[in-house]
Amino acid sequence: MKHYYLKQQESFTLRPVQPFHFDGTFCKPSHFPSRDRAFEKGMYWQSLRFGRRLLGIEMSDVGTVASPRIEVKVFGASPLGQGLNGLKKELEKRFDLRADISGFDALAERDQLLRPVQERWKGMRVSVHTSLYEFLVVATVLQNATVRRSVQMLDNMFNNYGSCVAFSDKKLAAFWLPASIIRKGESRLRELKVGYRSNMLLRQAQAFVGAEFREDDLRRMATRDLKARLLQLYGVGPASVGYLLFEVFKRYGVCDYLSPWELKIYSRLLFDEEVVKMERLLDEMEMRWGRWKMLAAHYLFEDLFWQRQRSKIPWLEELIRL
DNA sequence: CATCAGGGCCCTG
DNA sequence: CAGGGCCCTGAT
Repeated sequence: MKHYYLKQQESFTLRPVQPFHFDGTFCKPSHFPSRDRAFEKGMYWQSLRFGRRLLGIEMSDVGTVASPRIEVKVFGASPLGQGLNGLKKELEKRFDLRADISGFDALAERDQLLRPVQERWKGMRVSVHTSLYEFLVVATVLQNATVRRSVQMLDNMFNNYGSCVAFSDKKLAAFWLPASIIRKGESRLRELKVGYRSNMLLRQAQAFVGAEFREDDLRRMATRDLKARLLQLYGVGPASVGYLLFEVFKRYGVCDYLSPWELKIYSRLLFDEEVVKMERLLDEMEMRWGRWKMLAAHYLFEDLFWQRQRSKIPWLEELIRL
């Protein structure tokens, strides 16, 4: 694995739409842990592929919920110059900083379940720190595996295709470009113990080296079309497409499928039952929250996982297979 | 030692 | 539309 020491080159300020919750946006305790980012209260770091460039990003919370400001430091081999504005826009998209979710805020005030959660997390955004391609890799290693094994697979991939960047006292793994996967071939993937996913990972890399899947174009598509397009990716089925639409593309109202462990979690939260029929749950979400339903579910979900960090929740521990 | 399911998806019948 | 097979691991 190649190591790079990145020097600070530039800095700028981001001004999210208020209200904005820094910690709730940059730390998602329910998310899969990966070595390419780090978080402390009010501080956040990650490695980032920007075109062919490898960057280190440091963000600090220098505002308030009502008057949010984020100080961003950019580390790299050389200054971005003109490219800086593009980076700024990319960060705004990944962390949904320009989103107006006042409609959701109003809804949450009126909802029994959401109101207490909203008091803790008002201004939290949907966030994914990776590109679409990178997220797809994560979604693929998550399939049909326990969390421990998924971590193992991604680590193997970081070690073989990725790099390591050091900046601002942090040492983080960094993603690769899809071309590296193709260059080293499927046999290498097999060696990395990703199992039957090797073919998927290869074909996904192929889809992203060309102009076949351009994230910026996809972002503008209507949700229906976007969903159909994403399902064309080899290895993307009902579970992954749901994650992609909501997390990467911020489609707050999409939820047509829940994996068994998520269904159980939402069954507890909404009905205080161990598990209900999926259709019943989806209908309830639609009725209560309509076009904000997945965002609402996300608030409940993250709040639960934050609670879990403070004190273990027995029924939840059983559902999270490590 | 064997068997099995795990934060799915593809492909076949 | 249901169900077997797929890679590999750790749990039993």
